[in-house]
Amino acid sequence: MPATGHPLGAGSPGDRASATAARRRTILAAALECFTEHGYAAAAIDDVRRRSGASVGSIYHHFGSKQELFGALYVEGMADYQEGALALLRAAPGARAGIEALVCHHLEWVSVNPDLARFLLAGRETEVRLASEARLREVNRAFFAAIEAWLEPHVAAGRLRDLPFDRFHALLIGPSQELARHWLAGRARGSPAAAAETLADAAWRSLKSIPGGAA
Amino acid sequence: MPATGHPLGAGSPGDRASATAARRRTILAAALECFTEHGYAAAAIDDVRRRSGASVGSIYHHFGSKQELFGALYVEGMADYQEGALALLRAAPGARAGIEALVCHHLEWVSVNPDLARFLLAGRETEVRLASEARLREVNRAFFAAIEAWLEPHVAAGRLRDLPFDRFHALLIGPSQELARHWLAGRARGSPAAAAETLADAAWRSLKSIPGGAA
Amino acid sequence: MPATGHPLGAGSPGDRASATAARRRTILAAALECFTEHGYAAAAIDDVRRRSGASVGSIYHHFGSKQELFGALYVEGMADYQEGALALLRAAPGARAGIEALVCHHLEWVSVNPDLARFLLAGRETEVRLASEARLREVNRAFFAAIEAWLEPHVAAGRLRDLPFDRFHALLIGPSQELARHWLAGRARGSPAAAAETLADAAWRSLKSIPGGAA
Amino acid sequence: MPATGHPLGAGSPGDRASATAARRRTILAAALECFTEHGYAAAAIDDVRRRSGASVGSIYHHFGSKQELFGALYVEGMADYQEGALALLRAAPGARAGIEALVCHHLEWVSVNPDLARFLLAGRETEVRLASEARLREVNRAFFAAIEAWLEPHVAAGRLRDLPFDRFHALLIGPSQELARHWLAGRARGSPAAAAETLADAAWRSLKSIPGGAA
DNA sequence: GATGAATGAGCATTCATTCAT
DNA sequence: CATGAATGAATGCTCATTCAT
Repeated sequence: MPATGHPLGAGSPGDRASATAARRRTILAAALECFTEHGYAAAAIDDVRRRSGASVGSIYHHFGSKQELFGALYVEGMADYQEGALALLRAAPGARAGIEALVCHHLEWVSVNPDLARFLLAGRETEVRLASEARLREVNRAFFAAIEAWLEPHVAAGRLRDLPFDRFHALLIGPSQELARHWLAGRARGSPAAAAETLADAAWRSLKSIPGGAA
Repeated sequence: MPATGHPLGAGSPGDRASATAARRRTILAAALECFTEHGYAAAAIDDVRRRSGASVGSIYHHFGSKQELFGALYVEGMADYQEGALALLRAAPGARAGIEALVCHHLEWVSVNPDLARFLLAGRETEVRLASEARLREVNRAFFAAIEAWLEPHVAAGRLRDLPFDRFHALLIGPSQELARHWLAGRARGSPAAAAETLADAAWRSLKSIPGGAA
Repeated sequence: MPATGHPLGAGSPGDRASATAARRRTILAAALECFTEHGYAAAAIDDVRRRSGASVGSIYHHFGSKQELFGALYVEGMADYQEGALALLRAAPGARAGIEALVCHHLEWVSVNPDLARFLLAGRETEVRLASEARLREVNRAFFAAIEAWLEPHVAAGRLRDLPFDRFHALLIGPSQELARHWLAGRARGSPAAAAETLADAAWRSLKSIPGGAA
Repeated sequence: MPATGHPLGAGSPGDRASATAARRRTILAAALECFTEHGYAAAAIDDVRRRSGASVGSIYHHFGSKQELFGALYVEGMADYQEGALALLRAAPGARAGIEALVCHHLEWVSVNPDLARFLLAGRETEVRLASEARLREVNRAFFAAIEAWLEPHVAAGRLRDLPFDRFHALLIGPSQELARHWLAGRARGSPAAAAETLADAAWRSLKSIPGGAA
């Protein structure tokens, strides 16, 4: 969680440096709007320019290319989400609390950062997997490794089901994701966070070890 | 389910008519590839031309615009999915069979039509919601109305939980959707259909009325 | 003056033949609208098709090309105008009556055939001078020869000024043309025919031999 | 009358600014050729590019669209014509001198700026009346208001006929316009300016108050 | 004669990116 | 570091024309 209080990039307090960082943040914020509203391919650098107040040249000075701009946004957004999730997970006293924390964090984070969520959920368009791919993979790898490390003892102790990770993940986050998607698309009323209890409870019941039986 | 056996458009056996219909289908198939591989905005009509063997003029003769081409694909794909789901639902003997059928159909359909699924799941990019929006809304409205009509007696009889529809839907299809998404993105081995039993069972346990308690 | 009563093309009364002629006329009428509304280059054959009810193939069967369609319209329209002018001129008893008849006919014809007038006055766009150019030149040559033949005795007798033809023509028809142009563009109220007396009188005073003097 | 000596746009002598202005002028000049030779619809931006030496991007950077390019040319050309006319009118000592000045200026201007004249006289094709329409209307309104303001005292004093403005205008400029049109189309020898005396005199005789009589 | 699907060259316009100032 | 003019490849789309039926 960055000290600045918003999920995109931090600003050191120095004079020159922070001016630069502020410019960078302004551009990122504008880019987020553009990518979210139009998607990667249809978003125009010139639109980012208009909304950010920076010149094209300045945007290219700070980010080098449209792809890198997109990548920066993606990686930084993802990192913010994951940091929050892991922080809660570490603080959770047991298996159930951990599972529920992950669900609640998902719904909470989406509710608080709808723009960023829309952006990340859009699933980066197929082509964009280039510039940031390496950093992203690293960030994701670390995140899922941390999750699995947390899971393992609970599975070993028979507190959680021993499922292939993709199915475990689908049961854990799928419902929240689906609800979030609909809400972000404007097709559901109320904050997704309102469904936290229902979905957290369901996730727990789906993932906790089944008393008598097999997976 | 069209008699031709493939989900996009049908062809009557007549001379002129079927030639025209065949050309239309060829274009749709090429367009599906292009949209799936690059997304709406980055897909080039000229690429559709190359892959379909039709001329630009012919593409425009049949579809009028890139948007309508996209829309036709979207609506026809969605209709195929929904028809299959409702057919299974109608054949299901009870609440549990119905719930499980919907989950299994989802995974099955995605496994069988990965291209179309990738296309539909991409979530039509923000801008494209124009040409086909009316038809799409109609098709969706009818589908969800049918689903809700099926649900109602089971809820009334206390066999299924009485949840707001968005949460019900999230618990029903969210995990399958999430699994499908990962599989379609190449991040999971095996067919999603293999997870059918696990996810169908979990859906039933999430949605069946809770013995002692409130929603 | 065609026997059918409208300025574009005639129709023989036979069965098969008149059906063909009718089709031809329908197309010409539609083409007139299109060319008038959008100009030659921007007019689309497909628009002519829509308005005429004929198929593209049929249009090409009857006219061969867009240029020839334009040319037919142009030549036939011009011929109608000129026939009317010459008929009045032949019937005019003297120099003054002839001059005034030409002016009045101009204004009258424009008032009665605004579409055709708009079309002819637009000045065929630079490129179109190909297909019909030969026929048009012939038609024009004959017309101006007839006018000059009528003028000559009056000039010789000192009833009309001896001016280079372009200036004579400018003084004769220029004001009417200018008025017509404004009216056709919607920038003047009332029928141009209402100005006939004023402009005819002015033309006569501009062209009649000057009592004391030189040109 | 711009200080640069040519009717399209001026250039300040500054470094950056004049380079930009020069580029703008080059494009306008090339566009004038293209529009004049082929008409609006048939003129190709790519042809403007070839002739101007600027890139497509640059053309669009400066003018935004083909229509605005056309509009800029139209308005600036018209403004140059009108400024010249008003300057002469203001300098004219009386009614007759004013009328004759307007006629002479028309013929003179056309002789000196044949390309621009051909362009303006072509009558902007029907569709193009959009982008520049507002500015154009303003420019025209001011011009005709100035003309009418000049006329009024002469009419009131009985030196000029009291005619509806459209007829007045037709008699004043119609013959010159018609002559110019023929000359610009290559159908008349000699400069139109050579006819100035004849047409100016005729205009005066058409417009001066008639001794004994009514309008 | 009529029809309309097919063709493909041509066009206006957009947009990421570069670079001189 | 900032600016914005310039570049030119790429794109969606139009339209005259042909031709098999």
